[in-house]
Amino acid sequence: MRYCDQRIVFMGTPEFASNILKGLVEAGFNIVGVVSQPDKEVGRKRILQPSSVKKTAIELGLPVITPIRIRNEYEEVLRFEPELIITAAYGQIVPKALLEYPKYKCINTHGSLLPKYRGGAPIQRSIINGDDFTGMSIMYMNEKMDEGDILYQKKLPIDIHDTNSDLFVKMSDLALEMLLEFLPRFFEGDFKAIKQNDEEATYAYNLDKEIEHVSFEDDVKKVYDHIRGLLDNPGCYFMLKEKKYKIEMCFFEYAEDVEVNTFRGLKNDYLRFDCLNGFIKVYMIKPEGKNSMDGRSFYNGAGRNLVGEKLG
RNA sequence: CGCGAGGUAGAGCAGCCUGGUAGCUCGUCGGGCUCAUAACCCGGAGGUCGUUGGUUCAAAUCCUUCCCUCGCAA
Repeated sequence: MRYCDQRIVFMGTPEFASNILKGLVEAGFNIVGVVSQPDKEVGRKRILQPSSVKKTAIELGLPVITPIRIRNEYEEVLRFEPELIITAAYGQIVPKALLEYPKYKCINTHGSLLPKYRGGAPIQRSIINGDDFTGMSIMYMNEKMDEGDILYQKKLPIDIHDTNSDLFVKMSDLALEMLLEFLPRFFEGDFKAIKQNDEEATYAYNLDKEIEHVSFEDDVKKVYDHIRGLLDNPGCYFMLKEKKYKIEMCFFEYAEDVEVNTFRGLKNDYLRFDCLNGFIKVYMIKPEGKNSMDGRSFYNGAGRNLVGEKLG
């Protein structure tokens, strides 16, 4: 049975958001329209590709619009006559006119325990910083970045094996679960909006290109957190003899007899890269211009001539 | 026509510049050693060197056509 008739417009872009959209529809919420980012040219051949949310919306038979600049084209959204707008990683600043139009306003799902990690990359940053837990927040949106009042929060432990993409999946599922729990109460008015304490705020800025270049000179746990915080998207790489190598699967181990910043060869089924206080165990690697391969394959070919080389 | 790398046994690579019918590490199969082994030793199978055409007495190797993969950039 449909327990909520309120007209909802969903705004989002990546898979993180399409998972939520799908869940809301399956749960019987009345999604009357979807807003996503315009199709993007992807890959070497520059093929125009719709966003994950757009694809999902089409599959579900929902009307989708993809304004280039929502700031100027928000009237299209108003035509859906939303009573509530839900956003999840949409990717554009939502203009005030939209925030204020719906009866129930505009709520957002954010991948951190606000006011910590305001900004565009909270999930990656929490792993990179080595946090043991993070969480999900549902909040009112205002004109400032992630500063609206908090409506609902839940904690989520970060497993030592979690990569960026693992955590994205967990967070997306959590966000959906929380929305399903929260929305019925929300429509009944059974909730409290709590102001964020600005003094405790921290920021998770978007990732730049430079962060994808991993250095093995730091403490092994920090290096590991850095790597898994970027796996598998956007991914990370290191340089060895002028060539670029993408790390695709790895773990770490503490050790004392290390030669920092050096490739030590194949041990069992992993490639050993020494850092401070230990080494990174790389199980899958992708050399520039090649397909990805396991550590043993790499070692059988080009790798064995590189043992003892310094990393760049 | 955005820039660049590459397509050689099941896997990963060398050989190509300085043409002369193919090699390494691993896997696989058989045998041996061993209490035993992912270790070691011996032996075998497995490749029309991505595709088309050309140069040459001779091409994986030089030139050319097309296909495919990957990195960067967007």
